[in-house]
Amino acid sequence: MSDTPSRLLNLLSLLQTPREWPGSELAERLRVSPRTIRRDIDRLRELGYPVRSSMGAEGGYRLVAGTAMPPLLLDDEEAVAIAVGLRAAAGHAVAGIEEASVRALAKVIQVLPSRLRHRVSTVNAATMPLAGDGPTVDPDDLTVLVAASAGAERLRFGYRDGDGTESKRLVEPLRLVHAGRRWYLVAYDNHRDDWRSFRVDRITDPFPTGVRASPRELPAEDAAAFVAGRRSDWGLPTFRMVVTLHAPASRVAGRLGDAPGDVRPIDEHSCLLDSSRDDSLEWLAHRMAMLGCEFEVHEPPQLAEQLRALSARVSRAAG
Amino acid sequence: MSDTPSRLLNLLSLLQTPREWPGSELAERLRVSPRTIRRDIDRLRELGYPVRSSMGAEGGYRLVAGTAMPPLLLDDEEAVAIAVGLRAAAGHAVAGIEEASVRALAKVIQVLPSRLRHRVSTVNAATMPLAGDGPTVDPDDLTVLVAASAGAERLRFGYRDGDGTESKRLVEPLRLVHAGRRWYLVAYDNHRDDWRSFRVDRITDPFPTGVRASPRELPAEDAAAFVAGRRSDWGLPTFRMVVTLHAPASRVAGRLGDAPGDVRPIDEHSCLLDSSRDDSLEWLAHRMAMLGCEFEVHEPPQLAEQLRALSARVSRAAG
DNA sequence: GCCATCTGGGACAGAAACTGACCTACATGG
DNA sequence: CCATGTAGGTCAGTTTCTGTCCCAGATGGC
Repeated sequence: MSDTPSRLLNLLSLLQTPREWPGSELAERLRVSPRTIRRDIDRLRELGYPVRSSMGAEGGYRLVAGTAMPPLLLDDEEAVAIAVGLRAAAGHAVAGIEEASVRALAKVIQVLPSRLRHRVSTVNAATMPLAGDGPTVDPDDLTVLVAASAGAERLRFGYRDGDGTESKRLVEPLRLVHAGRRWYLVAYDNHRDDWRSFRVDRITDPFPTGVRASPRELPAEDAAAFVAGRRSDWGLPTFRMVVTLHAPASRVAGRLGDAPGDVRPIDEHSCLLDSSRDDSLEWLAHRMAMLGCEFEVHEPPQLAEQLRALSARVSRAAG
Repeated sequence: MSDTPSRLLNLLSLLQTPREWPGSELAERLRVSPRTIRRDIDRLRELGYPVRSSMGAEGGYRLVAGTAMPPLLLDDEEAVAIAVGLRAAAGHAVAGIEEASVRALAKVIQVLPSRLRHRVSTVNAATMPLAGDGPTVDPDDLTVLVAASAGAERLRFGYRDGDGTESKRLVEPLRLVHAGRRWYLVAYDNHRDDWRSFRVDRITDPFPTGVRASPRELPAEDAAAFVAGRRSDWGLPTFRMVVTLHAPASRVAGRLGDAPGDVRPIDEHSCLLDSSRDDSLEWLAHRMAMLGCEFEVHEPPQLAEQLRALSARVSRAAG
């Protein structure tokens, strides 16, 4: 309850609250003398956690940004919030950090108290899958796969091949790779006696056997290169769009996310949007549809086509 | 570098990796004797972190789910992934855990090394704002507000009133409240000398003054009740939809998220969807539009109208 | 300008802890 | 049956930690 290491953890936890803590209050909370608190603060600083202190009356301690990430001490609700956010990010593949998202999710899920697990899934109800293209990947499956890869544990799963033929697999997983909006598992197939890359969306019911396998050498520079070499289904074509939006630039900026690309005002009531990133047609189309204002497409022509198809489908649905 | 508390933290960090660690390997990594590792494991268990150990050869230690959340030790990329996920969740208001998301985000942002901050915002580029209704709230603003509230720090910001009149405010923030798909800041306005609830989407450039204010008594049961009493703009009306989807139930399930509501197969090629949750028309419309299959709306009639408007807008845009 | 209130840190003595080096018991898989 | 792993007892020496004295310096309010 009150030995030194646990007290340090508690102190870190208190300091992570975004407020100032006078040393006296910390001392009271942790049931030690103020002098000990000062020493503990010193210790934390030596460990690399930057504790800023403001002098004078009204002063106090607080944890600020440093060079390394301190251990995050979360309460129940915060833990659930993080799990939900990561599930969404991993499942919908936020570009650039997919693999880190899944790793972090695996960490959180591994230690998430069971009473909180069901809350994660129920809350997830409110989320909408973003990726418009192709089947979605179950984030829970992803965490199973990443855990098995990290632990080099043998894995069983069902696999539906490109032809649609189903098979049972027993593999030694190496790594999870994200490429071209898809997840791949690079693993050594024990039945086929060779390396394979599996599309995760075609994997069903992955189940870790609990047996550790000794690492093998992959006949490629790394897992990503292996997938790149094997992959037959190169990702969907991507486009960059140019559209005129009939809404003031200021209003648009807030609704396009953080880096909407290049938004140039034309006049008081309209602006020109040049999405600097490349994205799939479906993504671009939905993004525009959700904007809620009138607009005109200049580039690419395929986007106009996509929008016509969308409009027709929606119109048919409305009857 | 190698005193006891820091070693315990390192040990926790190692055990959070989803794999098995034999005691000897841990001893080597932490530069202590295996006996000390066993003692450390004991200590962690006493602190409430459940370390599972498998006996026999091929055995080892690993951290499993317990009753409390252990401190999360993250590497750079994982930290960024969590921040991105939370930003998305907080900004788009995943129902039910909005306030916890913002609290967690404030914690992460507070200690996130500065070199990682810009990565969070650049990665966010790929995200799409979900909430279709009303202006979006900047997650960064939210973290500033929640930090100031927790620390009882005086706050300055610009405010655009319901009439559109701009004003400068100096307030003592009490709490951030989420109600009816909107964020409100409950605070004591130092110029008006009274309690107010501010809509966060109308707040610009919040800036903490660094001055702590002594807490005042709110003339209401709690902040949520205060907002509920003051709020003139009751949230948007919500609806529950019933639609027929012209796609196999199995294919739809994967693309609707985790709790899509009630999906009942009609035949091999179509199914009936009853969204059990209430949502805004805009949300429902976009959700259907993104589904990518043919569908027919049965309930509510307002949704059909919304879809007709959407279709018309998109059709005009496609030219 | 004074005072209250905070951080920062030195010195010291007694108490508490931590560690490594033994040892044995027990579980597991080949 | 053996190798390899966890589990845990004991012991002695050392280290560390704590509380209680101090006093210096910074800051904001009166």
